[in-house]
Amino acid sequence: MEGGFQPIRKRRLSDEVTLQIRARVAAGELRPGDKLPAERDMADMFGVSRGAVREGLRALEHAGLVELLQGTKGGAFISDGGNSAIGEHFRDKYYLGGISLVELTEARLWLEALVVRVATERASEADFDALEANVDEAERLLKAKRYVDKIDVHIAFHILLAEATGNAVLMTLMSALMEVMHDFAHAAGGERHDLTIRARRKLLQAMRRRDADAAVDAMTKHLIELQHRYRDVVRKGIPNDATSAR
Amino acid sequence: MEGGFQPIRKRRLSDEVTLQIRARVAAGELRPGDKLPAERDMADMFGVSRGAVREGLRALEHAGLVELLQGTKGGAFISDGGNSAIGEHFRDKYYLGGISLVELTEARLWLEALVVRVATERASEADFDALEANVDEAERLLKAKRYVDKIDVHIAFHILLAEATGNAVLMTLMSALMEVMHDFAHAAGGERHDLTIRARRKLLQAMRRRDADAAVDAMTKHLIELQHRYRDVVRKGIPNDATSAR
DNA sequence: AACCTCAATTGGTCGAACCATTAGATCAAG
DNA sequence: CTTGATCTAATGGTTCGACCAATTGAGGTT
Repeated sequence: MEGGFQPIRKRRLSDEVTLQIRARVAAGELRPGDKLPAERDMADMFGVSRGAVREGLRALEHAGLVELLQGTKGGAFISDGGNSAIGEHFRDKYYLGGISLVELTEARLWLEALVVRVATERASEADFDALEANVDEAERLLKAKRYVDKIDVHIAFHILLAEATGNAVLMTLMSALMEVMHDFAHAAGGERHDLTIRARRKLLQAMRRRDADAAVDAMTKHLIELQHRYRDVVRKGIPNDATSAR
Repeated sequence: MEGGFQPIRKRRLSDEVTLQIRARVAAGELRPGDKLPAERDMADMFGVSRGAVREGLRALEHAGLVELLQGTKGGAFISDGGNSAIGEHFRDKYYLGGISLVELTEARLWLEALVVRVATERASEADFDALEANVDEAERLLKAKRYVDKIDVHIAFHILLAEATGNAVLMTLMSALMEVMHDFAHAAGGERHDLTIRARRKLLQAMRRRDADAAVDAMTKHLIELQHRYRDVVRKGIPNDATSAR
């Protein structure tokens, strides 16, 4: 039943370290850019070994909360928390079999439609300029036959779109999904046609007209095409980029 | 310009460890439940110190990829990757000031609407039963004046809803957002009225009719009310639960 | 059968030493 | 005066070896 016991949680020392630092951050005492004491000093202050402090710091580093720099004037600095941690998580889950490709693409489609809808409502001139510039860049790379480089520019487009919504949560989510898609896109290889570019010009036109339905439609159609490509890629072998990329 | 140099990435030994293990997972050689060799053995195999291996394992543990158990028959086991890592990330970002409460609630509203829409389409009888049971449980707790316990049941409702979509990505995202909301909900305290419960009965009715618009409407209205509560709470002081909960 | 005890295994912690990297100071050469 | 080499101190990165703590299971005791 409900009113039960709590599972006993024993904390490791390093977890205690992360908790205390997180608490300082949550309390507003530590702000991005601030520097933490040296590992050796913190070990003294906490009354634990340096190794324990290190493990705690490394955990925070992986979480994107601190950045560890070497050398004099180095140390642990509070960062603004990057987005890569979440992407990594999804990637792991995919490879673990916890989520399937269809779920991933399905969710992406929904999320992307949402982003387009909101962005169409809110995008500023500056946002449009950035998006336009991105497509131009992609076109330039296509003409230069730099197909692989083009992939990353195309991915950046989606991030820019999310930024145009002005909502940091959406940006984070989109960044995470794009990180996973990055694997598939590179496995599929750079496209040698301009379908994507044309689809985006059309999308931008609709957005400029503030025609959300048309914009969502353009994006959706294009994504569905892409998904067929990815599906074929996966059939031929699950991409395994874990060793190289980062 | 584009054709630039790559920033030199130097890897720490522990990162090398995580990479190799992740690669094994990505290649399908390691499946959830599998056990990794003992730290001491891995240290020998990798040719590094045990400390380096430990740091790598701890990183994977925090990412939810492995679970570390003590004692004989203990060791590092591949897990299915929990959802808490992402939630933690959002929480950090919030406290770091990277995302605001309005962005959070706004994104939640969008996501929740999406979930309701999809769930209305796809929910099975079993899903409805689970949702119904959840609301019953909440009502029981309300009558027993166990307001704090009720909070968690209410939160679980949203997770159940996401599960009804059958999409693991949505479940993960919702779990993450709920983890953040958990802080606010507990800071606001358990409600002593049955508005939430009534709203949910109404929502479930609409879903059973497969009336997505009505369902979304019910959910949205209720959430907006809640948001006003949270906003007031935050005005009185940012909740800082980092020290206690986990 | 129930319980205790002990040993083996494995993660958790410690401490001291040393290596590697970096920023800045100092100095030398041009 | 600029450029570059060299040294120095600070700090993270790594190693080793030891010991502690938790868990399991075997074996013995009651």
